[in-house]
Amino acid sequence: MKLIIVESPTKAKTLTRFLDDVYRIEASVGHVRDLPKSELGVDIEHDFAPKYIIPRNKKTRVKELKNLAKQADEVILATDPDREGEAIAWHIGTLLTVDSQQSTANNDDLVNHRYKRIVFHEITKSAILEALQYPRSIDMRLVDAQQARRILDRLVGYTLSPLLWKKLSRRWLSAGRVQSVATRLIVERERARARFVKESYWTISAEFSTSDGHRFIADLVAYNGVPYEQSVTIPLFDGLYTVTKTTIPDEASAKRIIDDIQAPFTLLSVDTKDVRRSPPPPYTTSSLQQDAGRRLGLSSKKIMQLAQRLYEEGYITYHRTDSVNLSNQFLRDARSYIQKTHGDQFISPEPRRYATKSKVAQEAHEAIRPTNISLRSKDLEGKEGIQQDHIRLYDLIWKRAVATQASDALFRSTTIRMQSVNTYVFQAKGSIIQFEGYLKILGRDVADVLLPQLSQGDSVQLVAATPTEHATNPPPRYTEASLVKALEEKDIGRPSTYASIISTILERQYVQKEEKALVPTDLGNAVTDFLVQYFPDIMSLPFTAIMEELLDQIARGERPWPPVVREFYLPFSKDLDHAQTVAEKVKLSEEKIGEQCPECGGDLVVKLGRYGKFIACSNFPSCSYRRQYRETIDRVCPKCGGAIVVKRTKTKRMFFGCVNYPSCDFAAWKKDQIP
DNA sequence: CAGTGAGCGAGCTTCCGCTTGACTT
Repeated sequence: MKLIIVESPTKAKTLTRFLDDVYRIEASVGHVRDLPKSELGVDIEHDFAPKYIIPRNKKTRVKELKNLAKQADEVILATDPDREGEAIAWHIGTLLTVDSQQSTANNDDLVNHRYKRIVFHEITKSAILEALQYPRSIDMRLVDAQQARRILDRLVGYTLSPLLWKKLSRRWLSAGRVQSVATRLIVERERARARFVKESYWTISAEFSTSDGHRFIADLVAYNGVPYEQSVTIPLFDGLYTVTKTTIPDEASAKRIIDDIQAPFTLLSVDTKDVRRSPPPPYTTSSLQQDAGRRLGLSSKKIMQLAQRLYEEGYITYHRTDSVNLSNQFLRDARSYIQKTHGDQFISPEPRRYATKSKVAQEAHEAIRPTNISLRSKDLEGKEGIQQDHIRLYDLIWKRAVATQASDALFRSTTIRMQSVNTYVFQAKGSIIQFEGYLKILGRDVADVLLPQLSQGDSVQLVAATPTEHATNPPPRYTEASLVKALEEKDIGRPSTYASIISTILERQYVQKEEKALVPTDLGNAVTDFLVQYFPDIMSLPFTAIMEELLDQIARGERPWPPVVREFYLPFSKDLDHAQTVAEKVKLSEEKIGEQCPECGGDLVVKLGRYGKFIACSNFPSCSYRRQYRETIDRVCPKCGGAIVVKRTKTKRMFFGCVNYPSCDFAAWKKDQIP
């Protein structure tokens, strides 16, 4: 028997189908060893030596793997082909080879002597057979890069968090390389919105008619050769934001312009141009969360839960990936599907392959795609454990992946410009689809804008001009989807963590959701200000990118890992000492509710606890009176006239109920269900 | 996820990244 170890149980099941029964395929189910949760686990005095333990929930798995390894003629470590996968392979190899009494020196040679390491990038029979032909040894440089990453994150997280407990007097607080910068993005965006000064401006549009009676709308764009539109670019913490407005400041100016326009109009130009549009790349974790979040209105967490199910049932490839690569088999299947269903003209001339932009992408998996192209979303209906949301998500994944192999869509866009005798220029833009191409599969997202057929010299008449008021908009708040996009662009976090980063900063109450938008709390602002003041490097956007550069040096074998960690740790620990001694305790404002404490007569205030707000006496700890905080809304109970308060179900879903519960049982899911 | 609901919190917490399971607090 030959034992192959992979990370995911689903992958193990698939490989079992591909290979004959000489092979026994088992899953590690992720990492099997880690730093202990209850202590730092890094010996700073001795070259940052890590202390690894087997987490309790992994003990039985490791035992089973050990037993199987004993019986096996050969052990093949086939974990994912990336930094984390290489480390998992090494940890497994070490655990299976070395008993706990033995020193850890020179284990690596021993592991490599006993075990083979293979990698493959797609889960197909041919790819696995190929991989088995070319076993190698464990790449300790990659493993060391992972160890440096792990140790660095632990040092930051496990020293900054206790500092926050002390200086902000809240025992559940946390900080880390990823979560703290994610929170900062949201904090900085909110401040940019607060700084933003809204300006109102006006636009003028007019209805025109052609000589044969067709009517269309055009916008005023210029006078005397000078455009009305102007844009200003303002710098944000994480990029640039462009605000566009016109130079027409108020209604009076708009009316003056309209009065000044003098007929007749001459047709200046009719420009048509053909525009090709190519299909978007197949989904990665990040783009799936963005797109499904937008189109289906689901949270990142929910999307990943749904995708997990689709993956486990074998309907899609792995859903935690940063790769846009598609297997050759899939390309063939998609192309022949399109040809059969839609005809030759709908296939792209050449197979389309996509390249990943990100420098830190590890490309251990394929893009997210259906495993079986002939399985359509409607075929999933009624399947065990499959709900409507699974089907809708699968439909998005199927269409996006198949559409990559379809031909470009072709649009004809037309721009018509007209000028009055006194040089006012109006412009109308139209766009008509000429050839659907990939949109046949993905679906149309924009409607045709039709303009009348005109050619130079034709006459047009102005029917009526109307002014419209607008206001400039501040940069938008982040949503889960746009935050994930920003994190990915800045190379902060990994596909397997995007959803949990959001959960963490919500749980810590640094951020709250208002509708779809992420808004910082007082606590989030205070923690961010504190960290930015004392740890500007870690809180900066390029920090992770710089760290990745250093990890690459380790992975290329240019440097051993301990000096790299030291180079980071020395200045960091200086900042830490400085903050410990210099930083004042941060006081968070606690709002009085205008009510006296029934026990001691002191002021009652709203306090923030681990699980949210609660009401307590301002004389704590001498007085320990406390009760639950209830947020009221501006509606009254239709049954008894009592106040309506915000409540939560056991599963944390929000609903609205009467304060007089249980004597009054009125409840509603939505605000507008209450009269 | 189904179809609504109870009184905690104010001494032992916290990181990031890989993967799913689940008799307990």
